[in-house]
Amino acid sequence: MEQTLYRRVAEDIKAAIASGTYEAGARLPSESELAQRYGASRGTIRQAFAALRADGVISSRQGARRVVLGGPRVQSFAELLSFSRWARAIGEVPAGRVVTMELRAATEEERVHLELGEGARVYHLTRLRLLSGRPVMIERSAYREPVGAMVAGMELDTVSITERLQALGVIFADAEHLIDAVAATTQDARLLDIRPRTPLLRERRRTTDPSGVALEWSDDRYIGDAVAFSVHNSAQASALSRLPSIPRPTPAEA
Amino acid sequence: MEQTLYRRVAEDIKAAIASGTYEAGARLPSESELAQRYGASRGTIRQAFAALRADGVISSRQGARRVVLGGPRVQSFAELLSFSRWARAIGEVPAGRVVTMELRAATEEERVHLELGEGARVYHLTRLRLLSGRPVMIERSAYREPVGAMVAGMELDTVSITERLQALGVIFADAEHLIDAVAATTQDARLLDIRPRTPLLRERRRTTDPSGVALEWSDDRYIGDAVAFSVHNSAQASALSRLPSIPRPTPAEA
DNA sequence: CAGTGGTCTAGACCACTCC
DNA sequence: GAGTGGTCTAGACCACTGC
Repeated sequence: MEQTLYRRVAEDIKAAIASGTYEAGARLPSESELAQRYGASRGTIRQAFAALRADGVISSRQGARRVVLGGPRVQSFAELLSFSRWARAIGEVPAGRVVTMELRAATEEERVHLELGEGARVYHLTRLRLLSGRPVMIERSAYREPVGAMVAGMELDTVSITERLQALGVIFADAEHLIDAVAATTQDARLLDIRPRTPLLRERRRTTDPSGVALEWSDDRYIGDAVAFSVHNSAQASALSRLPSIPRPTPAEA
Repeated sequence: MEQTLYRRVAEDIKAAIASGTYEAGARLPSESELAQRYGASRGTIRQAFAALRADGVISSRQGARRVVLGGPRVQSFAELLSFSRWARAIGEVPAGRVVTMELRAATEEERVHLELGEGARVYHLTRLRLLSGRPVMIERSAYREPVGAMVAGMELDTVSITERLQALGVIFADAEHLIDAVAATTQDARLLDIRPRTPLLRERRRTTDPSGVALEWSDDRYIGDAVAFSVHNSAQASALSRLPSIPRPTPAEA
């Protein structure tokens, strides 16, 4: 067994959906049938289905067979965090051009989101990201010191930071994304080669390690008509919220 | 037992987090301790934790106690779908002003997302939504015929459609959200009382019933600096994707 | 090394769907 | 009414964390 049984079952079902064996709307095999087929208990099969449910691939209701949902193919967590990995996955060539890289005092905003004390320092990187030569995004990332030091040593024009960090043993476990729309500033416009005040899709992201420590706080701005985000949710799993901007501080940030 | 045991456990933990008993970063009780406290088996407690994990409230790793994550308070699925419910939850007064309501042939886009055949008709509603008197969003929703007929009979200026539909027995089970940034059209600008080309946060949403049938396809545009979306994801549950716009059709839509 | 979560089993009863 | 998923139990072994 290369990994766990329930993961293998989940992968098999995902693959069968991807290959067209089960189309959107199709009914999947029952728990008992799969349990028999894999020589597994019902609980293990249920665990596989739960994983697919959490990723928004299938729906589930008492008494009826599970059903394949429509919607975009799922993206792995790793693929979502790494611009480079994502670009390659959609058949484009990723690139990065460093604008600034510095070790400096954290701003108020950075201290809040990275949970740092007064006077803490962060590594801050501004990078222009390109898809097959076309500028599509500006990335402004602040890294907590130990991680930032690793980043500072990399060849940032060619390298995927996330992939390199993972190779160095840094584990990204959870991410919180704040998505809104802003007008391009003059710097944004100059770097992206667009007119000022053009709509940008902004994704601010806090990435944490397995113990909940924030490692990275990033402000990524995409050209509005280049990229969209897709989110799936349901009554069972709804990790999506709508917030008033200039929000009242949340308990966690207060 | 008002509902299920694992839900009660999950609610208790959520409440304890909300009340400040456990702050962000705090370690939660072990499975065995909770199992004893509730007179439940370990499996039931694990189910409760799994629900919190799916909502992005806690993190989990082998060998260590579960940890409370930071980030915005979770929003229930119902609260997320209903503008009115959401507005009341953040202490504002929701309102709606109908711009148009018609039964007409579905557009190409609507046929694709509602999975309708050639020549199908939809109920289409355009509504301006206000938060305590301030216009913040334009909603353009298409409903599949049986549901649309119910909507057509409502007093749309005062009523929350989602709440009324749920009272009538319509069940929204899953939703797929496509989020991007667009410039305000002249109609957008006129209705929202802003300048044309102002950045808007656009949420296109397909909502399905428990069997996977699409009931509603909506294009909601928020004033950029009024609203943001928050999404949590992780290696375990990642129902979030980044898509190139003008996307290649997905298998489900092809 | 003790504690803890991750995986898995084998069975039970119930609520619901579908024909 | 047969089939199916939802809930729950009791126990087992293992991998990992943290002291």
